[in-house]
Amino acid sequence: MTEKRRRRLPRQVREQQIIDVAVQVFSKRGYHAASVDEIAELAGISKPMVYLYLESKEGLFIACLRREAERLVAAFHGAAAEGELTPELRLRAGLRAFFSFVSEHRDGWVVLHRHAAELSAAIAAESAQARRAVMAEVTALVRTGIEENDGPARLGDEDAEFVAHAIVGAADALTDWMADHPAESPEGMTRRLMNMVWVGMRNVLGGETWTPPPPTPPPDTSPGKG
Amino acid sequence: MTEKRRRRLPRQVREQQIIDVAVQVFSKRGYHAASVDEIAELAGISKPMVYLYLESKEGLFIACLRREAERLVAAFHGAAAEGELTPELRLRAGLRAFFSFVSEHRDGWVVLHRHAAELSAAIAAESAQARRAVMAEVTALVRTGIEENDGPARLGDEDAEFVAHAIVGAADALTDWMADHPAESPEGMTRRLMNMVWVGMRNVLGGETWTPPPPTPPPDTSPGKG
Amino acid sequence: MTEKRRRRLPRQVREQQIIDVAVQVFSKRGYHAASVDEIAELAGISKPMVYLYLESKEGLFIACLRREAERLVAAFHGAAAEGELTPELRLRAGLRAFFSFVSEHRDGWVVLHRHAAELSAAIAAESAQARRAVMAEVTALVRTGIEENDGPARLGDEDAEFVAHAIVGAADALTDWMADHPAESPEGMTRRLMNMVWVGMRNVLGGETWTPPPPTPPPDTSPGKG
Amino acid sequence: MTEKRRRRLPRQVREQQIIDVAVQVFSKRGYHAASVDEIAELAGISKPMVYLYLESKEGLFIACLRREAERLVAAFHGAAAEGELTPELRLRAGLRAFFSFVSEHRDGWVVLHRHAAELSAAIAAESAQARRAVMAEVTALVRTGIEENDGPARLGDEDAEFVAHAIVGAADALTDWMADHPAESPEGMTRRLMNMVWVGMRNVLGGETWTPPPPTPPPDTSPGKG
DNA sequence: TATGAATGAGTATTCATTCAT
DNA sequence: GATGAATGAATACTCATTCAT
Repeated sequence: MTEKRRRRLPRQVREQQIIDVAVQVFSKRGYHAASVDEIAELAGISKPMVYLYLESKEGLFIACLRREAERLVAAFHGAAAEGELTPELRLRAGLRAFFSFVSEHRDGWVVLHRHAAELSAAIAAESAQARRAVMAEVTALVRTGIEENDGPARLGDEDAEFVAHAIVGAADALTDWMADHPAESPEGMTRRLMNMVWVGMRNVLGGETWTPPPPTPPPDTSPGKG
Repeated sequence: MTEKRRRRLPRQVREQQIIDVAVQVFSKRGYHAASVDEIAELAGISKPMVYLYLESKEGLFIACLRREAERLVAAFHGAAAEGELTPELRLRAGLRAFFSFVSEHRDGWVVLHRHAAELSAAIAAESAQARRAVMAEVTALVRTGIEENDGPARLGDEDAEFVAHAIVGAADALTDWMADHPAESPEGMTRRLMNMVWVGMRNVLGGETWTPPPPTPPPDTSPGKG
Repeated sequence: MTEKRRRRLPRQVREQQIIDVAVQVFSKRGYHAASVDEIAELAGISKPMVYLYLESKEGLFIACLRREAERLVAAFHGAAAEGELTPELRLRAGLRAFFSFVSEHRDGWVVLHRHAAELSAAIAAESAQARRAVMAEVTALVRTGIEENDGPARLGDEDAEFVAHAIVGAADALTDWMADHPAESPEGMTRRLMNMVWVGMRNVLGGETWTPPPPTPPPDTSPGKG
Repeated sequence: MTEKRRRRLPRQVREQQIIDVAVQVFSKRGYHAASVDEIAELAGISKPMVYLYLESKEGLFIACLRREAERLVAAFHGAAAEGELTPELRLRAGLRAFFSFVSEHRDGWVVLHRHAAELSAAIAAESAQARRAVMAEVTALVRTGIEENDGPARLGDEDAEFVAHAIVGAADALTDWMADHPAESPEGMTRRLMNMVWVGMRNVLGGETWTPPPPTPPPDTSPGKG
């Protein structure tokens, strides 16, 4: 469908085309090494169009961040809306959505945000906000998971956020592992990570000086974790 | 200690001075936004000296990565060498070392490597290698932890690496959380993270289609997951 | 009067609207810093219309120069046509017209022409011609003034032009002074300037080596101070 | 002396070379049309040197304004320092200095400042300050001229400034006339302008509603203008 | 050992101008 | 009559890197 090149297209369409290309280029090269020239050329248009629609290189990057964040959050909501009942299944669905998204849009989320740190205040702010939005989703899943099992507020907000950070960070890093193990499916990733964190999640107790029980409860009796 | 400035110093000393400054500047600004000019000025020498000693900007960055990685690995070894007995305590000591190191050298590890992704092949390689070194330390701790508890080889190398990635990723991300909670000590961070992952670590079973037990085994009966 | 915006208007009206806006924008920003975009937007039309009617940015600027020059010359003529009798009164009326015009259209004359210097040959030519037109008016007033008082041709064309340049230059510069003294009226400006130049005007003798008389004839005693 | 090109020169020298060229280019092309590329090339160096020494195009232009203003003010002082006795001779010397300077550095003063109007705030400020410095010189000359003849303070500060603006404006504009009459010497210009303004200068009376005496007082009687 | 002087190569950004509708 | 879409060409500015001393 790449007709004679450079058809006149309505603004919205062109804007999306540009952002599509920009996400790829920014991800491959990094913010600074990416040149607007290259983005424009790959998008099949001239540089002034990029500036007309996206204002600046920074604006373009922010648009990328924003759109990918929206997509990821949408994926989360889609997963949650599937009517899962138990908290565990909801968290599982969320993680599965994350790994699925990432395995298809690795550029869009992990890479983009790894770069965002070193950039302008505006970009850092946008990235932080996007991460907070995702983190909030995870925190919510985590909190309901904990509460439903242990009664309300056994773990405070701080604890839930700690867990959410840990899970999101683990998932982020596991995208690297996943890249080295192409056979692994998002479902497999999800299962493994769930296995690893679900049992221990609610052991995270903030201020209290809590020493863990004998690390592996003798598998037969298991009087609970106290 | 502010000598007359620019004393003639032996090469090694100068080199360390330069790297010290470079780590700070790279961390604050990012690789591209950092200018050799600034680094040279802060180091109190002229640009040609930087090039004489470190060859290029890339070489300088690699030197930074290498030195910080060495320091972190040393911290790990130092912790492990303290003669801990049980695997849990060894992993705990390692994590504590990590969080201690990071809380004092945040620039040196997390930030540097977050930037490394977008850079040249040489840098990416160095960064990957450094991460692998650290990951290997953690993997070793994880594997002994698992083995000692569950018998040898219950979890394969792949599983141990999965766990290591998850833990390192979680720890990385938790440095952000720690930055928002200045009151939290490395010990606190370690305890929380250990609580969270230690119990579940060995639930990570790669290929097997394993479905977790009822998420929270009714604390009294719990016939184990078998 | 805010019609539905962008009514279809006959060419002449649109053209005047555009020029009105352009004079303001060119004056505020200068030729280069003014953008056709801004002018079009302020005029409430699209850029292609500007090009359809005025050909180019240069053409637009020239149109501005031309119209403002016509207005100023018209003001001169209007003043002269009021049937003043003596040459002094005619010059006075001309200057008053100038200052009045300027105090209301400062943008239109002084500013536009100060910018014209740095621009294209075509613009410089148009500006020079406009200035010559005004200069001719003043020269004429000056010459009749001189002749009537001192007999014909005591001062040649050259001298009259000299005086005209001096007067127009003084008047131009005095617009700055006027801007700093908002209380001053065009009439006041005119009176002051006339007082200053009228007496000396005909002392301007070109080639002759003429030494002024004792500058101020000792009014009577004047022990002076030096 | 244009040796093998691009000798290593100390900063100060290079800086002056750059400014020399910049004055010419800015004057010929105007601020916006002048390109830093052209200036660098004509100065026989590369662009980065321009930026290293002068910071920015704006900074370069300001440096030009400043240096030319200093030169002109110096010319004024030189003229005044020649030990002229009477106020008239001092004003005459000042104007002669001005016309001499301009006939040799036309670019430096008149043209530069005509452009300055449309430029950035910083430039406008620098230009205004330079003009004020020159204006202050002229105002001082004017005031002593007036005072000496008519007793102290017959004309207030405002009046003296009015006269100074008029004279400087006239002189500015007369540079155009002078450009059209190459035979005219600075001395001739000075004589003509002095003849024209010296007699009338002190007729400038601000607030009073003063109607001029019979325009040309019969040169013999005229016991002063009352 | 140490540096001031110098630059080649590259990048973001802007603008006057035109085409297709 | 009127415009949204599109661009070629130019320009200010930066930076890693190297000489000459």
